[in-house]
Amino acid sequence: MKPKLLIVEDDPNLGEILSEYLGLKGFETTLSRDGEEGERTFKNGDFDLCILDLMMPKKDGFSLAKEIRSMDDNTPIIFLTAKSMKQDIIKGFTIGADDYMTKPFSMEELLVRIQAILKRSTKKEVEEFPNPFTIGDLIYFYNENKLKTPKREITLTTKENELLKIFFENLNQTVVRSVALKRIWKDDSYFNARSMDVYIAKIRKYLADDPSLKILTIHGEGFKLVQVQ
Amino acid sequence: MKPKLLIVEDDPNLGEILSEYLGLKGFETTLSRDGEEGERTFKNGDFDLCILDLMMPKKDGFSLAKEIRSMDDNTPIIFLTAKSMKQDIIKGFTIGADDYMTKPFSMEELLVRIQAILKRSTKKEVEEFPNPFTIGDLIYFYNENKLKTPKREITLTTKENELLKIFFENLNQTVVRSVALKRIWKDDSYFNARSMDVYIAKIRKYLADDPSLKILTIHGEGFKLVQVQ
DNA sequence: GTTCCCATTTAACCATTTTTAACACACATT
DNA sequence: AATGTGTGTTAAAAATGGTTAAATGGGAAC
Repeated sequence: MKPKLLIVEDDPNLGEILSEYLGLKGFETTLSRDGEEGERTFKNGDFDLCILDLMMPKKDGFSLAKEIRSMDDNTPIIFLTAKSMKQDIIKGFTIGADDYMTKPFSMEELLVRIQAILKRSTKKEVEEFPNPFTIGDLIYFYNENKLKTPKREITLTTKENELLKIFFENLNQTVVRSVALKRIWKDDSYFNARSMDVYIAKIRKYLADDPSLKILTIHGEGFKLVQVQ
Repeated sequence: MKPKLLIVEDDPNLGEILSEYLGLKGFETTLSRDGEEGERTFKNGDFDLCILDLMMPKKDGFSLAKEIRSMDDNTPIIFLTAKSMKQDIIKGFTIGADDYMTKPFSMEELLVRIQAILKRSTKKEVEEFPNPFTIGDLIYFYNENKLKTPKREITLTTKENELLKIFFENLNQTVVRSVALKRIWKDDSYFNARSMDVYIAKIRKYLADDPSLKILTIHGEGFKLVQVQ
């Protein structure tokens, strides 16, 4: 499968060239024209790497990177910029960038840097979520939206499944409300938050089949799945 | 555990500076003076990342990188070079470099690039509070927001739990008001301080179940949990 | 094209946690 | 002792979360 790249670049000329060049080199590229379009595109796609221009209309590259990081702190980000200010570079990495290229840059160098980053992050993807994942008395099949308990076999809905996965991935750690909301609902509005509360209740009922598992409420913060005894 | 860096650099001046700077920033650094020494050092150590100069006596950076890759194709490599030739950069990445910095470069930029790479290749550990934590007649389960006393089992609210944890972490030491406020309430305003006082009262009632434990008020400073007899 | 089904969202109501307010008391300084 | 500031305590107010059921809406089946 071709790696999917999101390119967000307001200069139509550079955007086209990048998109075409990387397309020829075996990537599936999607081009957005400004920060806000880039954010919408990211939410609707499943990208392996993002290339963001820093100075753009509507939403600059730093802000967009922060949004992307809050939804998913894994997808690598490369910044493109005309500035070569040291402080900007450091700020970029602090937000969670993986690389930083100053215009004008060589297409070939960008390509090899993309490959270097993907080499690491796809290796990380090898340690995928275990399927099945066993915990206490439960057997959880993320891929099949299924949860087996000593009493029954539950077919999970999409939202239940994604939420449950986040809890298992963060066992004994707090899952922050806004982080889960951005990952699953792509947006933390009041009503989405209430919707999530409804799903928390559903999941609590499922997990009740194993008395050693409990979802605690961290008031004002989020929730924490803990395993006792 | 500190990440271990191998630095291979023939310029003694730059080598020392790098080693010292990165040492101050929380890394354990080992410095080698040429390619061959670098190779021996790599074989005997267990490094998380290598920083290699390109032009060195005995064995240049490219050759060393190839040796390293043939032993272990996982440890990240960053090249340092005076040249900024496009073809060299591309050759570096082809060998399996993860990043490439042209001299003169900013130490801070190198640092953030190292951190960006390590973020992908290592997992961070979480320092945990003992669970359960036993003191006097009490058994405290931070993870489960629970406190067991000889008389009863108390389910703590989030704020009670965080505050109690701070006291147990600082047994017989003064917990400064503003420190606790910033940790739990993220901000020490007048009203948050009053809110904390309310919680101090609640916790005092819980701890009263063990007469050997008392929270003393250090006027104008904070509070101190002491264990007597 | 219509109907039905079911995942999801919205709404309403209730419970719990946290903050705010008010007043009483303690401590430090003069 | 008088004053100002900090703390103890309680209760009410406000914010947040739990739960249930009805409304919505999109896709499958007819």
